[in-house]
This record gives sequence, structure tokens and C-alpha cells, in this order.
Amino acid sequence: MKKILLIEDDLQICEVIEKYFSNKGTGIFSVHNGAEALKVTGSTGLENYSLVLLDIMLPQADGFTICRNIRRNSNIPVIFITARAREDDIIHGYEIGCDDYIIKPFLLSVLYAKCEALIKRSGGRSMGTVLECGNIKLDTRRLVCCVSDTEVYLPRKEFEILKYLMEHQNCVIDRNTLLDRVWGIDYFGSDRAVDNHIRKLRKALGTAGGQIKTLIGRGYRLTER
Amino acid sequence: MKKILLIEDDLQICEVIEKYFSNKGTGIFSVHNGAEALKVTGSTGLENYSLVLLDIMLPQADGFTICRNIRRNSNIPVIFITARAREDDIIHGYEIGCDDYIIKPFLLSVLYAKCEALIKRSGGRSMGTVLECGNIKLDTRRLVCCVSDTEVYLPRKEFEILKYLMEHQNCVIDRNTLLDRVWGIDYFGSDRAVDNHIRKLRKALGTAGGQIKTLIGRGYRLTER
DNA sequence: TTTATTTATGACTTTATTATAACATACGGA
DNA sequence: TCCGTATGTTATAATAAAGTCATAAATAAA
Repeated sequence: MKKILLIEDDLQICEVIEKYFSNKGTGIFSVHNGAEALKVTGSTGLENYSLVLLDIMLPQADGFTICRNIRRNSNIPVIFITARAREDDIIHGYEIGCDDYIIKPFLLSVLYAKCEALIKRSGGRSMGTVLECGNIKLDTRRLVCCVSDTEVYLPRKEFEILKYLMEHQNCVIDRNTLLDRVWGIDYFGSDRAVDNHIRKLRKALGTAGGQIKTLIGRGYRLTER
Repeated sequence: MKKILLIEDDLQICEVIEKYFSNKGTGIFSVHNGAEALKVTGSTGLENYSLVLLDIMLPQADGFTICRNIRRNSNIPVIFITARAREDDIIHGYEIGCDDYIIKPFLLSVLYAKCEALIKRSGGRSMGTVLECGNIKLDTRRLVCCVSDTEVYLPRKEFEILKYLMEHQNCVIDRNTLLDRVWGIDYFGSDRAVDNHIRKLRKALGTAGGQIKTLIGRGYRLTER
């Protein structure tokens, strides 16, 4: 079994978890603050892990931020482990894409069982490399976009926007989400940048440009026609 | 959209769950004893469901037995919902292949979030988000409204009003409630704004506009016809 | 019936949002 | 370095939405 990434600032808890899991034959790598966590979970850092255990209250960057950061690049299972038992927090955790939310204190045996179940459930599903929507095809590995089987060149930003829209076809994506997902949470430019890139993207897509619909006050949506 | 199978002998709990989920656009089919449950979950009976919620203490056959039975034919996500909080039971649940184990009492919002997360994780298409009332359908993810399967565009306020009414069909909603829920508690405009948006909403809904009834002195109510 | 209250309606004003184009800046490769 | 591309900003125009108001209509109460 692959390793688990544990993000938790309480060293005692880390130790207990590490010991229990390694006795069962599962490796744990621990990180003890938000900044480190952001580093490890950035870009391809998660490829060697099969699950993330994530505390919420951490120095330097909270768990929610880290989870959002993880979800920008990865579909890896994430379990929050935290003392925060408020309904708001739990719901928020699920909204930003966690798989489970465990409230401290907890039983190690249950935590272990949950990890096992989740890893089994997430196993062996890797995303295809070609996204499709109506006349638009997007090869996310070769970084090529085709409209009606004719190759269309897209600059990086336009490509990333289209990729995000295609990964969420039919969903309405607001500008802030796009700014977060394409530009990054640390970007503070104006909304208008999105409009401009959408405009360029529509133009580049030619006849298929109309598949990107504007929903006033709410964002953009990619549809099949 | 696929349904959720609920196996639970407490009719009150069934009703509460059914109501909450159907308000959110997800269908529930309930079964109230072990024998029936074994019948429904046998062989290909689960093809129409995307998740199973399963109580443990049931008449005629307990939840563990049912879960084992499910796992003989299917990989469908299974969540135990039970008052049995003993470590043994939890671990046993995971051993026989459940995906989550929720201890009563629980928050409906959390149960719903867990179901969503697990269905997403299991590769099933995400949960339904389509509210329905008579001829009106409202897709809260795509932000699209259909009347008799014809798409109708609704501006934001009209959409939010209709959404609130559909989440509370047959209930009388007074203007203040709408102002609070749709405009926000910090809004201090006049009641007349509600009337005007209701008017626009009725017009946009065309033939189905009449489903919004006025109760003088009390508010509005959305009915099935 | 008359009166008071409540709601519907349409014209209108104000506000918010988006599209567009021109411009400025940054970046990377020859 | 220079040039072309990519990106981001800003101002303006175009559009859509939200809100207000006066009046008419409907309903309830006296």
C-alpha cells in the first residue's frame, strides 16, 4: 500500500497515528505546519501518496486552504481530522471537496478502517486525458484543443479556463472560482481579466465559441451546443 | 438521476430523510425490514441506485447480513446509519465492506454531504440537483429552469425566489421570509419589490405561472398545479 | 355597501454587470 | 537586444437587472 500524508501540528497525535499505522504496515509521512503542507501538496507533490489526513487548525495556513490547494491539482482522498465539530465547518469541508470529516477525539482503529475503505474506493480510477464537450475536444496531456477535429491553438490561460469549464460542463462557474482555479488563490487581479480571456477563448473556438454561455450575475457555463 | 436506497425500520427517520433529500432533488426509495431489503438488494436489484443507507438493527435480517449480501454482487457505496456506537460494530462494518458508518443521532446536512461526496468518489454521476413541482423543473447546479421541458431563462432574483418556493412547496411563505432568504437580512427595501419579482416570475413561467398562489395577508405558496 | 387594506401592474429610474477595444506591461525566444 | 506573443488593466458602451412609485384592481373588514 502507498503512503499516507498526515498534516497535523500536534506532534503527540502524529506519533500515535504513525505508530498505529506502521504497525499495520502503512507508511505515514507527517508535516506539521501549513506552509510546509502547501509546499508538499503543490503541483505533483502528491503523486506518491494515496490519501491525505488533514487537520484544520494549523500554523501558517489552515486546513481548508490546504484542501482547496490540493483539489486544484489532485483528486486524492482527503480526510479532515479536527476538533472543530460545528456544522458549518463540516459542511464547508465537504463543499471544498473532502471525502470524510472526523472529529477529535477518535478511535485509531476507526480512523484506520476509514482510510482503508476510502483508499479501496478511490483505487484504480485515473482520469482520461481527453475531455469532450459537443464539438470541442481537449487533450490535457498533449495540450491540444480541437474544434470539429480541427486543431486550434490556445494560449495557456485560455487553455486552463477551457479545461476547467470542460471538467465541469453544464455547471455554472463564477468568476471567483475561475480566478481561484486558473490564476490561483493568491491572485488579486480584477474580474475583468476573466471576461477578456473568455472573449478571446470564444473567438479562438470559432463556431463553438457559443458553447460558452454567460449567466449574468453568476458566471459562465459550458454546454454541448 | 439515480436514487438512494434507504433501509431503515423507523418510519419517522425515513420520512425525515426522504423529505430532506427530495427537497434537494435526490430521490429516496425506502425499505423497512430485513426480508424486503434482501429481496431488493439481491442480484441486479441495485442497478437503479447509486448508494445504500443501511440501518443495522432491523426486523428479520440485520444490516450486517444485508451488507454482506450486497457485497456479493455489487460495489455500490454503503453507509451504515445506526445507534450502535461500539468500536467492535464499527470495525465489523468496515470489515464487511461499508464505506462509512454514521452514528445516530446525526445532522441531515452532514448525511447529505457524505452521500454526495461518496457518490462523487465512487464515480457515479453526482447527485441530482433538480427540484420538481408540477410542470416546473429547477436545476440548481446548471441554474436552469424548465416548464414542461422547455427551457426558461430566469434572472437571479426570480431564480432564487422560485428555488426557495420549490424547496418549500405547498408552504405559505410570507414576504419577510422571502426578503430574509433571498435578499438577505440586511436588506431594507420595500415589500413591493417582492410583488414585482413574483410578477416577473409568473410571467416568465408562462402557463405554469399560476402555480404560484397569492394568499392575501399571508404571502405566496407554490403548488403542483 | 362602503371603506380600508392588500396586491397587481406597468412605466420609470437607478444600479450592476458584461462586452469590447485600446492600451500597457511582462515574458520568452531568436 | 529586439520583436512578437501573452497577459492584464482601464475606460467606455451596451445591456440587463433591481428597485421605486403611482395607480388600478382585488379582497377583506366594517
